[in-house]
Amino acid sequence: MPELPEVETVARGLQISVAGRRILSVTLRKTDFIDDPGAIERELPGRTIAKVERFGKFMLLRLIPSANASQPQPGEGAASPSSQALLVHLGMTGNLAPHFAGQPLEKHTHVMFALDDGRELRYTDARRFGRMAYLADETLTQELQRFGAEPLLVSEKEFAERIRGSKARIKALLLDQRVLRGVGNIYADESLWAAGIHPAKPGEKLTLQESATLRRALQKILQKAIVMRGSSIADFVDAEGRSGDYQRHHKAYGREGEKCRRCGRNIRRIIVAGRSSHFCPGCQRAPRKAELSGRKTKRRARVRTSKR
DNA sequence: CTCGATCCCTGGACGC
DNA sequence: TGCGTCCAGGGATCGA
Repeated sequence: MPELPEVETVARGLQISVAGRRILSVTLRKTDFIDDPGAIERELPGRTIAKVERFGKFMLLRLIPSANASQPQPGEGAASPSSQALLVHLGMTGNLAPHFAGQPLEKHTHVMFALDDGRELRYTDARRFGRMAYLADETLTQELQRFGAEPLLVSEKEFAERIRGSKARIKALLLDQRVLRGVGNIYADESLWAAGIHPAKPGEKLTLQESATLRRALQKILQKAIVMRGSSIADFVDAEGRSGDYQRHHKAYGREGEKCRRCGRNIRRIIVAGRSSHFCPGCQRAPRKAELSGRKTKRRARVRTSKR
């Protein structure tokens, strides 16, 4: 299940293996996960993959007109630099990887980009929970603006504001891509375990100290997972077909009934925000009822008049 | 604003 | 061997 570290791993692999390659043609098979299949068939052929980067759980294939195109790219000082990109979300089971053109198609191959070196960049996705979209300029900017802070770059202050400014439970906040982009179920559970915070605790009930601890834990875990090329649950493999190693370091996720590595109690699994949430009942104390219900205090200190 | 429920989709695990 | 059932989960959407 690709989350930030897995997507980062795939993006880095593709940056090495396909950046600089020109797309000659596009073949689409199933397209129900593509925003506008026609746009991809129309716009991709002839463009060069300038760069592959990660944006949250998306991969962003930055595209430029081919080197021999008639119109040169405007420089950075230009008034309206144009930008085009292919957004690829791997969903649960997606993968994007180069293959030799002659290789038989793997099952569930839905998109093939023929490259100028004879290879094919192929997208496979059994469950088709992924997403693909060609976006340019304003549309691209608007789409990217929907997402929250980059977990590896977010400052302690911004993290605290985003978390502590909400009544939603911390697990829901970590998973909410409008709050933070890139965190999924595995790394949410792992970071909450590391920080000793119960997944059902409301964001606004976190102390500044807890917020700081959680951010530090999240960043440390994500960085370590990237170094280990992600977690291979199910069938995640990177662009070279290698699996990741971080799943061996999971302390909470997928360990229901096993002993907590910190206090020895059994890891429990509950549903929070509609997702399986693994935690240690000893290290991650349940929020008190008053905190969960949120209904109390009749003193509303709303004095300021803010417009909307 | 926040919640849960529902849907999308397929493969794998499990029970019989 | 072959069913049927349940579960996994990111994200969109809808009603409460």
